Amino acid sequence: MNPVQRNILDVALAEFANFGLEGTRIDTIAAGTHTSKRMIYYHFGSKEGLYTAVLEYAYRSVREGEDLEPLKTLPPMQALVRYISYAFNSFSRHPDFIRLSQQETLQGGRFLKNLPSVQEMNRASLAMLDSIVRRGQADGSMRSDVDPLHVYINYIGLCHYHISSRHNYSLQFDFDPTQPDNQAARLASITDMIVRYVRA
Amino acid sequence: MNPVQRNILDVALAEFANFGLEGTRIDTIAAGTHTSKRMIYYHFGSKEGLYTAVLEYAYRSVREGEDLEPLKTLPPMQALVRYISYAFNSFSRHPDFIRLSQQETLQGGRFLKNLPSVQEMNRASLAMLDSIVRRGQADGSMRSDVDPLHVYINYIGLCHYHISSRHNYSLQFDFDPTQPDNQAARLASITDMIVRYVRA
Amino acid sequence: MNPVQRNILDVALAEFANFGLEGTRIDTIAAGTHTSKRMIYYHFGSKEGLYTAVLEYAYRSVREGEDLEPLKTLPPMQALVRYISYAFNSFSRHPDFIRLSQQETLQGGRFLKNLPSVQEMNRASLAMLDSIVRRGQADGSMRSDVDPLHVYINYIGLCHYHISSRHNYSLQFDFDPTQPDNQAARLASITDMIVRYVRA
Amino acid sequence: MNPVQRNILDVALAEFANFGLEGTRIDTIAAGTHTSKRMIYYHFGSKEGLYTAVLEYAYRSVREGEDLEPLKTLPPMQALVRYISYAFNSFSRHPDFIRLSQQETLQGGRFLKNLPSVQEMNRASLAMLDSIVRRGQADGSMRSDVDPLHVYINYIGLCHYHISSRHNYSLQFDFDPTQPDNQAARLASITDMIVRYVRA
DNA sequence: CATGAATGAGGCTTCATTCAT
DNA sequence: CATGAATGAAGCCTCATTCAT
Repeated sequence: MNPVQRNILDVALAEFANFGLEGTRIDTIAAGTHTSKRMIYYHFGSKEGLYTAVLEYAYRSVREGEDLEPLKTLPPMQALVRYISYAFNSFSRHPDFIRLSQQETLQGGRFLKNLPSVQEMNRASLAMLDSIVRRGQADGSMRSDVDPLHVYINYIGLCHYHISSRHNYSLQFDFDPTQPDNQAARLASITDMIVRYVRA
Repeated sequence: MNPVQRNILDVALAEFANFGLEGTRIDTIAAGTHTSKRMIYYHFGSKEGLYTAVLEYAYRSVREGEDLEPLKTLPPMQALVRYISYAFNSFSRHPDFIRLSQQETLQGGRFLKNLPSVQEMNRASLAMLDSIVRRGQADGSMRSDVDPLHVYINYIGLCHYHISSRHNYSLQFDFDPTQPDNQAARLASITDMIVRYVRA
Repeated sequence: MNPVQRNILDVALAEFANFGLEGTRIDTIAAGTHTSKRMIYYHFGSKEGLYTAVLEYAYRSVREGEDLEPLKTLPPMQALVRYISYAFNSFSRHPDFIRLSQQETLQGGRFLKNLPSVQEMNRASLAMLDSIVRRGQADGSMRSDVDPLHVYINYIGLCHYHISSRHNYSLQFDFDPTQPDNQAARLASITDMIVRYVRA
Repeated sequence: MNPVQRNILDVALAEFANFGLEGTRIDTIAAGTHTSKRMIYYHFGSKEGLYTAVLEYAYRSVREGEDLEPLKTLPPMQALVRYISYAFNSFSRHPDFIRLSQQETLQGGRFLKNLPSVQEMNRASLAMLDSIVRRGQADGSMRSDVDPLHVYINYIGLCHYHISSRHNYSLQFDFDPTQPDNQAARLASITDMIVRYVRA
């Protein structure tokens, strides 16, 4: 991926995250890049082509930089805690990516369907959690009657919700989830809850 | 609200939930109603006016029918469990409402800002949970070091995520959250987790 | 003409004068009257019917109350001066009527064509001026080489312009023609000019 | 200004002059140009944007081609006569421009307010007349008790009225102001009247 | 006579996309 | 690779007018 393409993707991501596929204007994106509308069509073919590229770019960026190796050897409960904070912090660093993928998901994943690489990443993520939980169940540190899939849904749902609901809590409850203190409190609460949920 | 308006709102809700504000076509909505496009403008003024009306209608519908009185007298932990199942089931009965409000929230709550009645409902919801938790803390059945706001965010985030992520899990994990068994398992998991989180 | 009709005409006049035939909304007129849209259609049939009625009403109102009898016997120059002030003051009292008729005239008099009564009034007005000038030419107080038609065009053009250009002078030249002092100065200037133009 | 834009402005001018802002149809304008409706929006943004552009274009066209230098050195009375014929003839060559600006003025100059360049042109025009009259007063050829502003209003009002009232006189008085003979007679009458008004 | 609801035709405007230079 | 101009399809919205009660 050359710098021109990356520049386009970065700008497009912000727009799509804010306004959705239909709400975003190609002209607005073009105006925000260092290049021209012509190049958007040259590199991505169409608005939907660009959107799809952005989607893949987004997923890749969120996962990238995660070093999951240690999770395989750490004691299970520590691995779980580490894993949650990875996701939580990664999401917090890339709110636009998360919001974009949530919009996509909300609308039924029309474009996600055509992105097997993304699906593969997500399945790998579940597989990792699955192995952690199974290790914990094997060594007796985690309940044997807990389903890794539900653990996965619970922890990742809370991490997602932390991003998607930010404006809502600022607006209605006078609680800004992006304030560092509040951010830390949320991670602590989520971690605490998951740990209590799985521990033996 | 007369039947014509309700008919329009019902159709519009499904469209807005599926395609968002920008992605929805007024013509498509009109085609789905028993009346005409012209009448949509007569009753709601504009696309945004209709969207706002749908938003309010959605919130009201989800909350309506909840009899919260018993929650005030039940033992706190039972009240909490009951409260969670209220929300979870209500959300499940109105997935379009939830998806719509999530889209709105994702985009910063631009229209929610102008709906004080909705904000009031949400604040009342938090207030109810708050009183339950405080009762539990008073009678010793719940931990004293748990913050009701975080309990609220956690439980409602999980209930929301259950709706918003459905297509995603069907697609990527071969797990359909709308299957009755899976639905029940999700409610059980969420309830279990919250209970373990708050109990003394 | 009953009070309901008069009420409608008064409201419609103000709207048509301000916004023209196309720029005026039937709903706006209806909202301004003591009656309903239904009655507008009952009494005037259509928007154009109402517009035509307003046009005739306007002309009649401007001319009405003028007692032209004395002009026939006063010395010609005095009659001329009196006549000018009649028109000037009548126009000033009914600026909406004037503006409306000017809009109509500007657009080619499409509706005026169908109002023979209005045309008759205007021709009578010219005839009166014509007789004054001829009397003046006969008694030697006015130049014999001046054409009454041109006198008519000049004086009435200036009176019209006094109404139609008001906003323009306020805006661009810091001169408000509606200020009583300025109003008097304008009448004096017009009268002075016409008198110097015709006198022998 | 490129040819396409000029073509649009020319067609739009005729339409706006005939039917006003509200009465004009963008489709009608488009049909009259060598380009498409879409291009009108590309170049002018909106109907009101086009109207504003036409207004400025109109004023500029009327004034352009006037060589006012000689007026500064000619004997004052000759300069005045020359000045009047400039305006009269320029207006006669551009009746649509005049009618358009009159419609605008009649409705309070809503768009004129945003065209400082036009206002500047008009103020310059008054300034020129002002200097002619003052020169005339200084050399004794013009009355000292005449106000240049009123001279300006009178002469320009008559020139305007000559354009705006044409249809009216053809219709009601069997006098066609656009016939060359009648046109000349009108200019002569106006000039004669102004000269008699100001001369010492 | 009054009111709110209904209608169809047509208006203004926008957008993704392509072309010419 | 860059820029401004061009296009057609389609979207949102408004208006005069009529109907039912």
